[in-house]
Amino acid sequence: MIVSHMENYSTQLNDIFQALADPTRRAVLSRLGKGPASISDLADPFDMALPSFLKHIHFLESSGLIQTRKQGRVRTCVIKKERLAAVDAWLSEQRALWEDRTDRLEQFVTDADKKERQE
Amino acid sequence: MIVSHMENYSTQLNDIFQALADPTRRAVLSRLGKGPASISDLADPFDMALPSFLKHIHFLESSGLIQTRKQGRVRTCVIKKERLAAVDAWLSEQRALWEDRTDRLEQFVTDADKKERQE
DNA sequence: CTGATACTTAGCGCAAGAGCTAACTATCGT
DNA sequence: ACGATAGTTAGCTCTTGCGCTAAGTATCAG
Repeated sequence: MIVSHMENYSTQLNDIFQALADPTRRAVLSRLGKGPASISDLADPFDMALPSFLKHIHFLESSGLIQTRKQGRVRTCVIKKERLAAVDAWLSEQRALWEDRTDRLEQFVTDADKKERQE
Repeated sequence: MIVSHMENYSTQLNDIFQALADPTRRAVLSRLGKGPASISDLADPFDMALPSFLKHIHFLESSGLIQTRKQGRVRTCVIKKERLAAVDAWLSEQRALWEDRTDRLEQFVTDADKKERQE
């Protein structure tokens, strides 16, 4: 086990999904997908004060999606690809539940289309 | 285009990831993966007041992850599998960026291990 | 040693998320 | 018609998220 805080699976998913729910953070991940970058380099495209941006970095790091390291006065960030495997795992898990259920769900939807919908 | 509100991709992802960031909501999706269910059936396993639970249902519905329909006094919920495809799409997109970058990232991590880490 | 650079910390403000109770509406069963 | 059942709405609380400014620390360049 490489997980340091020894959180449970569910809590990890909370943090990861929460991290991914913000467009700035997703953009940072995309950027880091192309290779490591410093805080200021990452912050540059965003019209946002540095301290605000830093919070996103902290969020990403505490959710384990990125890793950072400071050398001199510059902190470099790298993406941690393995962590997104948790998302994959969850998706697969869900799909496993749906397997062979397609018929039943489609039946419901088909029935629904025949009737009025009341809000 | 089947998207009704015509939101952009990013906004949709915000909502979807946000929806998935809560364990109650993920549990509801899992449950719905096995087939449609009423609000009370869904709420039953949770130690939570109905109105609180209802908010999760609304959240799931407004993010498009589920669909509901009321007949008589019971509202039935169904999962909308297609919507999770957006998550898949995003993941694939990201992975596409990382392709052939493994070497560079691994180099960074290897370098990092040789040095002190300062918080 | 001094100024510029690259974060960092502290603290504030507003909006949203997630839970609750109380009270209301709309069926359904008898 | 009545009570029970299934949601729904309103409104309050507390916490968290996300942005800001102001001020501080730690290199690095000269």
